[in-house]
Amino acid sequence: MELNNVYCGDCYELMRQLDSDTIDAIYMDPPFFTQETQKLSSKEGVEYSFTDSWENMDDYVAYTKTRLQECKRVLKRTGSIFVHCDRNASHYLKIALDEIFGVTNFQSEIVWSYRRWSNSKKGLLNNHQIIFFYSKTKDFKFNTIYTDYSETTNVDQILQDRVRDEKGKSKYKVDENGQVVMGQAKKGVPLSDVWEIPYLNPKAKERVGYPTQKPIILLEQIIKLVTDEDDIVLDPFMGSGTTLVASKLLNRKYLGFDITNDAVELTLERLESIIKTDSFLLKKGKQAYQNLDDDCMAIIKSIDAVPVQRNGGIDGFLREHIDEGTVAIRIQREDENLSDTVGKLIKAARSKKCSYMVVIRTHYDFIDIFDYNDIPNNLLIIDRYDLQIKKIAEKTKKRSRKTAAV
Amino acid sequence: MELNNVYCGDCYELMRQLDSDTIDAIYMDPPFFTQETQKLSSKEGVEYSFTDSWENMDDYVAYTKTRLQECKRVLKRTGSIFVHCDRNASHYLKIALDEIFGVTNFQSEIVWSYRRWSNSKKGLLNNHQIIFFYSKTKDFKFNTIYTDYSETTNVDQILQDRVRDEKGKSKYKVDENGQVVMGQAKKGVPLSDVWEIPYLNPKAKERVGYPTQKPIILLEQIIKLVTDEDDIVLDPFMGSGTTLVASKLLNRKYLGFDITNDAVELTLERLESIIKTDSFLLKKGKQAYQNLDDDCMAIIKSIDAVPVQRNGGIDGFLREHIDEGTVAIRIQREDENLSDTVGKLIKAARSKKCSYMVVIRTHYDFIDIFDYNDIPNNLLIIDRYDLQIKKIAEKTKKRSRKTAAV
DNA sequence: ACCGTCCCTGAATCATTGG
DNA sequence: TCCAATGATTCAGGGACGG
Repeated sequence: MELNNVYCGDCYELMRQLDSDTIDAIYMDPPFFTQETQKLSSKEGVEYSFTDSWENMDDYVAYTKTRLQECKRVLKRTGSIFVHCDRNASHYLKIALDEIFGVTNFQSEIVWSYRRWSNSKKGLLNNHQIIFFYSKTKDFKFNTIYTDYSETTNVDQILQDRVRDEKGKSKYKVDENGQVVMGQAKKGVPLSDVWEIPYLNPKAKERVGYPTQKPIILLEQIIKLVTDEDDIVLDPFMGSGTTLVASKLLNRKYLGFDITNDAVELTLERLESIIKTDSFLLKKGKQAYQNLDDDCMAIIKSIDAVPVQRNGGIDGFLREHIDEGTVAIRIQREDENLSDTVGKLIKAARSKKCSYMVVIRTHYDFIDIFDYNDIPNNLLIIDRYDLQIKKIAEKTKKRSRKTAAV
Repeated sequence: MELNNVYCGDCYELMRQLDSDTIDAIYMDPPFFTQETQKLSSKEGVEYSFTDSWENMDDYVAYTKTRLQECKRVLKRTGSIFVHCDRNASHYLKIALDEIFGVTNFQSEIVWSYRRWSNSKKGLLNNHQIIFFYSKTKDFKFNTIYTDYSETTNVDQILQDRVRDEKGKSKYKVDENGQVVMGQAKKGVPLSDVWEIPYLNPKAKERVGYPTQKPIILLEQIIKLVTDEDDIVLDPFMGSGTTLVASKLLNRKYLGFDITNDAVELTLERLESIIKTDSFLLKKGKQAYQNLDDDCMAIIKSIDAVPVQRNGGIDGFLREHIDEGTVAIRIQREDENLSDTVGKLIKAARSKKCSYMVVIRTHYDFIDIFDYNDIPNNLLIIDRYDLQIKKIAEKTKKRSRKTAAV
């Protein structure tokens, strides 16, 4: 079996063909326990029925359990599994999971919460789903993701060191002069087990029409948590293939199974179309793209510019024109030296008839071969804030020396 | 047994003394399944141990199940039960609940989510608890609680009436003149099954020293959902008596049981003098604490800084220290001139012992009285990108003139 | 391996200060 | 005296450490 590919068949049979201890992460979204025959119709009107009408819960649990056992076998010692549960069967599945992976390897019950259309149901709106997170061993791979501090947290709490006095009371630490002591740099609050992620990604052309399709960011978060680049992600119940798409976007290796041919074809199409959408993806690998995309977006938004998604040279336009002329923006990519960035922007801006161009420099090239005399009048190069900030240390030292000399 | 009273004893024995079909709502927070003896000490140093050390899960489930059966018996036909679950036993309890109350009477899996102190745990922070909501029959009493619309919902969606056209498409209703018809005032979005309620804070006056004490508002919400005034609420595992306090506050009748005498005494005391902390956070919302608007936040994020909400001078600090020193950031506000901004930052940074300061200037003052000689060595002023960009027009003109002159 | 103890943490409150 | 700003404290979960 090949990595970065998709296979049609019962995931039990397919997993049996895999070697033990080879997979880094598994996301599993087993078919729901409905005592009806599931009929789905694809866009083209093809109708097919699942073989997922179980006689009773025991059959369903047995079916899933067999496959979970294979999941455990193929997982690496440092691997993890995420099981997305149907609310009618989650408790039975959790018991199976406890048996197979062990209670001590139960890591989290993740709550995926979202807002959705309300209905007239008597009772509470059903706005969450549960994902169980188990590791194979206690030495599982885990990358902490940090989030913002709460609004109620003040600077002192974040910055200051604390100690306990002889009575065990916690106090801010002070030095011999009675001055408070500042602690280490803080990164933020570790991610909690409640994830608020919109059900439908609003801007997403992401939707392909599969009923249980998950948002890509949900899968991205899972994959980021327990894998690094080039690690292998398996989805034994692939469906529309969101797991694989996310894996690919994050530059992980992937493997997907599904019993229906429609799912396999759909996934292949989706995976293919990502490649088509952005050649940069394919060339550079996803991690670079992903981070830069977020960073670029943050910068673009911070200057009130309109982001442009599908242009190799221009990242956005200023909302306001200058002297009635359009201002095109490009942010220097990780793998670009300044000449590349400037060249791309000039080329794109020329064909789009932009009056002004702005490059945001994100790093200094190791060898700076850029000829500053080449800059046209209507092009401005700005250092990203952090580049400017890094100079502050030097500036301070220089000034101090000067002062000392005087 | 008297209403609005509290009894000491095993709730199984006590419930058996109650008539069938008499209780409107039950909140049950059974002792957790920990295979240790639970020792608790109240504020006054009274120490007592629970009898909740079960040999195994089966014993625990059997114990709880017996009591759940009695709960069902005493509930009215229109009654409901809320079971607050230990995360290690919730799946076993849910199976018991399904058996006793029936799958069709399972209403909701309520997620109580909150933020709390973090720890150094490898894995996700544990920031939610599960409460199962079952009704005795399908004719359960239910009062819909309405919440605010999501920020993304527009006014039209809320106010305008909608109809379906001949093709079944949903449209805004129009009158004979083609004017849109405004509908009834909508009440809001029905409450979802994910409840964000602050965890009972360590400093809250509401605290009585009971380790598992729940916030009163959590219980109030439950009670409001399924009872009206003068209905009867029962809590068979009363603990510190929060359920009864909430019932009393909402003019419901109540009945509480606990096996320990301490709990009974504590509850009686609490009922005498009810202290309810008005959560400022809940009442005023997060906005009340927020200094940073979206624009500032975007800038802070774009430089990989940690945002700080509760400080008048500092908006954030760099995640990475420079020369082991903290770098404080402030973004100039619309209504501030540069002197104000710099002054506020310097003052705050001094008291917080920050090594470096960065001001992001967002506009030029109409009258610039700022003395640039006042800038300390460790302070850097950076123009926001758009300010730098605006200079491009001038620059271009100047250069053009120069070129022309040559 | 198994205790007990200590340490670190950040949310949300209470407490204090300053105008 | 009041209110806003912000300083300071407590709690419990889990890791680390020591015996």
